[in-house]
Amino acid sequence: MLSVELAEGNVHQYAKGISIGEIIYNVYGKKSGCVAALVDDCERDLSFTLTESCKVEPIFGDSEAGMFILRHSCAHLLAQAVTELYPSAKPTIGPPIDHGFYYDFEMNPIGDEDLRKIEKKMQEHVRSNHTIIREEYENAELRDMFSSNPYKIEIIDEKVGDHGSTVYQQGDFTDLCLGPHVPSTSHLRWFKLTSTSQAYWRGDSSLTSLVRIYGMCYPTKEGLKGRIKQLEEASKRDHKKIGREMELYMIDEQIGKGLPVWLPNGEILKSEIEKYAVETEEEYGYVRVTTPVLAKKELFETSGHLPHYADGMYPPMKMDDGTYYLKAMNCPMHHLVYKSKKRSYRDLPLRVAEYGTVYRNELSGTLAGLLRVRMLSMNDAHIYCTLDQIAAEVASNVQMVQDYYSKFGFEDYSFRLSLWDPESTEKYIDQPENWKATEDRLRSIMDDLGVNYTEAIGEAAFYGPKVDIQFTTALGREESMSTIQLDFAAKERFGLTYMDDKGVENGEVMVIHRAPLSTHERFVAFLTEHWIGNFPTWISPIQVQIITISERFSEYATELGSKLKEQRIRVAIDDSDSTIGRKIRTHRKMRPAYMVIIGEEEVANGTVSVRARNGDQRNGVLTEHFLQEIKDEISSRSPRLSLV
RNA sequence: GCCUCAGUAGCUCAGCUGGUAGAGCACUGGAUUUGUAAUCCAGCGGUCGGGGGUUCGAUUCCCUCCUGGGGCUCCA
Repeated sequence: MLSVELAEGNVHQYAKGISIGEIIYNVYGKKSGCVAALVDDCERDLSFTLTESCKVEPIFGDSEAGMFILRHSCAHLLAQAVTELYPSAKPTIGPPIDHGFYYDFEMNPIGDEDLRKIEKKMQEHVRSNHTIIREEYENAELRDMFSSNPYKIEIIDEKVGDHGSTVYQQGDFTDLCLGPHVPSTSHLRWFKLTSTSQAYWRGDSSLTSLVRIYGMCYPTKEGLKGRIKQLEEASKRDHKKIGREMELYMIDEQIGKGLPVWLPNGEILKSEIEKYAVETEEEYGYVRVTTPVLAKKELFETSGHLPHYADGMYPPMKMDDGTYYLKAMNCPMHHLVYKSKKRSYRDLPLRVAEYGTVYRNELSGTLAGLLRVRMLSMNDAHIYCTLDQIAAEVASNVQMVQDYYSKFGFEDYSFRLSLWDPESTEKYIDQPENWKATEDRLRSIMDDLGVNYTEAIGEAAFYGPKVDIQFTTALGREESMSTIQLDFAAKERFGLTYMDDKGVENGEVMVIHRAPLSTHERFVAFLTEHWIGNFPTWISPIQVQIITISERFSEYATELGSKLKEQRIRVAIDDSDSTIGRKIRTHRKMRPAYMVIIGEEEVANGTVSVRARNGDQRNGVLTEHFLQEIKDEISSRSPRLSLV
């Protein structure tokens, strides 16, 4: 006999050789939704048999760990269907991911119809309820078993030692896998294949191109339906859709991919954001410059862009006095601003800001609305400081980012420390000791600030580590927004120095690149998705939409409009002869902060009726009172509608 | 750049297996003068993304290019 302690702390006695499944079914019932268990904190299949006393804790399908197992098993189910329908397909890897799973196959590209066919086959296997069996094999046996699949052999070479490993079998399908898995395929009922894409073996574009199939999987019908609903809701936030509706920007193929045109409404957003940034940076002690959008090749060779970032730049233009490139970053020119005169320690930190555009040759397939573009409007700046000043400068930039975000109502973001990848030195300036020192410095600054962050290898800029602030878009893609980057290379490359307080020329100038508002394009995209177009009043393209009940009240409406305009409030008037219901319906699309309704009563009493975007309404507001309140709301840059 | 799906009026979409196109909204004109998510009538509007091919005939089938969505890679 052996004693098994269940999670609640009660100990049961069982005969040796009993499986976890038997115990769990006994205690929790067959329909508990249990998919696996922790045996002494180690994940095991339910078929695992016990030989000694231990602690057993069930893993239910609706727990995080359980869903991971479920999704992993669903990936196997997918591979089972694919290999059956396409016998030449070679499965490679198929991990669980958030909301679902994917599996990469070497096979001929497939389309939507295939996806439905595969889905159907998977459903069949769910109904057949194959038992999922775990088996242990020696290394040599595994090689034999997977001899026709070079990918699996590669995995065996790499991960499976002499002790061998396990395979999981369901029906005719067998996959090399450590598990654990759900006990049988009937647990995998609530899945849906979502898309296919190309992926590379080991993520390396020089290796075989594979077909990746994505799916989602949930323990219950409600879970799956909920997720589908959630995705539908999210797509309503899509800035591309709202951007078209609100006439924020356009992209015209005659201009080019990734080159958005800011339409008047979008330009208002952009310039309000810029105005705010100018004020903020004045407070923080920045000076502003403007530099050209292109410069000679030699400058970008000095900066290191051409050796390390050439792929990201537009191709060169040959002129009679040399070869020019469009700038992908402002830094080289700002370094020249720094060097334009002899600098003293009294000048530092020197904070050079620029509002302008840079041009990057992003891969055409990555371009997406305003989220990824080739012309980037930036609220860029470079800070030149001594080593002692770095911590304070990073801190004030983290603070600035947090202040901006709270002003714009962003709450859901995370900090990421982006480090270099010592394995791919060609992407970076190859000075390992400088990388280590600068990364350690940045890490300890972040630790001192008490900001939570994750670390990411291979996400650094070519000249140094950075702090990126990460967001997830409405459609679930993670993107970097703001960035604070340390640059240990510029001082040498450009010979940046200052005269220190001993009268000695000092070359220890650290450059901090920072863009707290991301690019205007990306920022506005996030802002649009976050607010679903219902922007805070101070940036709203239309702050007040005046609507008349009939044309008889046009005069009063025009007067009110003039009063608002005098206060620099953005106002539009609709005194057409349409009905009030229709006007409200029509103007909702443009999402004005407030609609003001003017009719008999208002004219008689010198009042307005104020209707907010959410439908809340306040009637009989004295015009003067309305003016004062909306002025206050705008000047305080409040993220909330205060008038209703 | 690669894989995949798509491309019909300014927008949202319909158009069965080939016989050169429709609706709603928007826009213009008229009627109506309206109290909170669509008043009525009429009109304007499309080389069916571009080019090539198959065919008596192509929006429809094939090829190719362009553009867009999703993904890979890359990145603010």
